[in-house]
Amino acid sequence: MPRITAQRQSDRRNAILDAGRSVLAAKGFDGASITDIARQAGISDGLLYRYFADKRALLMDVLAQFYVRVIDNLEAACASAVGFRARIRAIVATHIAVFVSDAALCRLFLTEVRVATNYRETEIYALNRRYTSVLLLVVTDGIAEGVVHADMDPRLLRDMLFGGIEHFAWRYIANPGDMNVEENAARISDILLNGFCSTTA
Amino acid sequence: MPRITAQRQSDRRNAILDAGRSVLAAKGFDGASITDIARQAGISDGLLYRYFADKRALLMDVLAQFYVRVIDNLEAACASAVGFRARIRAIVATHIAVFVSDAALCRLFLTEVRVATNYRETEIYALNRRYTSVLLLVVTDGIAEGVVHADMDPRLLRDMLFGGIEHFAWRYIANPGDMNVEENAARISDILLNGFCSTTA
DNA sequence: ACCGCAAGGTGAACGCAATTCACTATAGTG
DNA sequence: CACTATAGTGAATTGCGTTCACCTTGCGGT
Repeated sequence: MPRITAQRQSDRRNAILDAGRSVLAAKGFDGASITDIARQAGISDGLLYRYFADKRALLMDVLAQFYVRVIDNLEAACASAVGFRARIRAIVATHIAVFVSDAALCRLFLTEVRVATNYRETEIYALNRRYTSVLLLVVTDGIAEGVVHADMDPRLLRDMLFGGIEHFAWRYIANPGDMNVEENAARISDILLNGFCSTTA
Repeated sequence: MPRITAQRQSDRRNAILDAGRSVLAAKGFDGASITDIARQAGISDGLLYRYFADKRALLMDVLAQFYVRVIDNLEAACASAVGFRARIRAIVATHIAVFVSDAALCRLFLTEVRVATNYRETEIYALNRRYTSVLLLVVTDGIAEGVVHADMDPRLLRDMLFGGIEHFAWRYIANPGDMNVEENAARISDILLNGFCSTTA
């Protein structure tokens, strides 16, 4: 039987996770020192390493928690939309909204995790797959309904949608200001669904 | 009058630039040490700092040189294509080809420079503007010709095109293999120009 | 109640890599 | 042939993540 309750370990772990999230979000991965985070969590530097293998593992867990949250969001948003086009638009709007509501965490993911050489072996990659699979399912249904060309590669669609939004949203992250999520979602969905030509000549 | 010829300084600078390019491309920014690069260039660690302010400045100059090259490429490719759709397709194909021919340098740009907080104050950002302005010009012409909707925001188009390709190409960078540039350029151009719906319902 | 000890907790010491700097070597110039 | 400005050196410095030898705490057995 454990001498110290699992509850206490869990509380401390959450305290470090909270401190990590706020300090890393505020200062970035390189800007935030272990001492900063440990201070914020009210513990010594050394103890942090009893709960997380290293600084990067802490970042990963912070972002995994975040990712689980946005996956739920996206699934809910997609489920409550009816019809192919409405679902695409819901996915686009919900995805843009994440950049607006959690710019700092998005920045951390894009600058520190997704570009890592070992990204594909991380838990975050698996979560990203779950996130984007929401879109893939919608597209597969769209093909079955005949709304989408049968020879369209869903992965290419995924790249164009998430890649395009990411570039667009990065402008907002680089210098935050006003952002009309619905209007931009409508514009972006329209480009994806109909293309940007006015003629098909 | 200078005691030591400007030629010699320039030669040495180029030697460091070459060493920097090959070592940084091979090992990445964090993986490559100053000692590695200095060794490769045949100089001491200290001397490197007489030619470049710091490791990051060297990286920036390596990438600036690279960017100038790809700008020339893109302008040439675009100039030799006739008609709006052909130009878009030429831009898409040329852009994809850069990821294939210079994957390591693209990776360095995306992982180390574009995500930096001060990116917008860098020389590379200015070069990126020049690069993407090739597309903006084509789109502006497209609007004038009536091929593109008049109320289309060219910047949104730019984000969808370069952002989408970047996501797509990252799969290739993450694990290189065969890549049919022309075929993929055709698919991607088609999505951008016509959208991915088979009906406009 | 009290001991023993496993796990929690600490912070100074370590390692590594970028950067600096006090110093030496070199090559045009008068 | 000296003189000196600049090229060039590499050991010392610095900063930060990580480790580790050492306390401290509190539960379980006696």
